[in-house]
Amino acid sequence: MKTRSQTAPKPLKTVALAPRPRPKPSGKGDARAPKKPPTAFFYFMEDFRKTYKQENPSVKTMQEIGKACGEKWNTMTFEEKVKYYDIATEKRAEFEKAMVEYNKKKESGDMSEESD
DNA sequence: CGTGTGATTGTTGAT
DNA sequence: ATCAACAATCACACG
Repeated sequence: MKTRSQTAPKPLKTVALAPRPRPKPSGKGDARAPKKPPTAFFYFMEDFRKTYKQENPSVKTMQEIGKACGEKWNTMTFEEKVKYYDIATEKRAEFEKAMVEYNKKKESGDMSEESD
């Protein structure tokens, strides 16, 4: 039963192909657009973050924790990660559903209608 | 007082 | 099929 097989871990290039113009979070954006659910990595981070703080109360910035998370994540085995993948999978399903309603709402005529 | 920045990987939408 | 940007977290610095 190889469920979905783990597929060989291929290094995504995703190199710096383009600049990252980040819009300001404070500004309003498409509130109607469903936000992307946190990935398994983030769920792992929730647990890792607490543990890391306990063993490293001196570290506060997520920058260092993030690095530690990534490093640990790479050392984790699929079985250990699958646990978090499972959680993320459920969220993805919900997100996908939200996307359907989002598209539906868009057709509703909410896209051209600029209330306000 | 308010917000952007810093790093991590995964996921998804668009072309 | 491949690219590109965004998802959360927390403390700090600047105007």
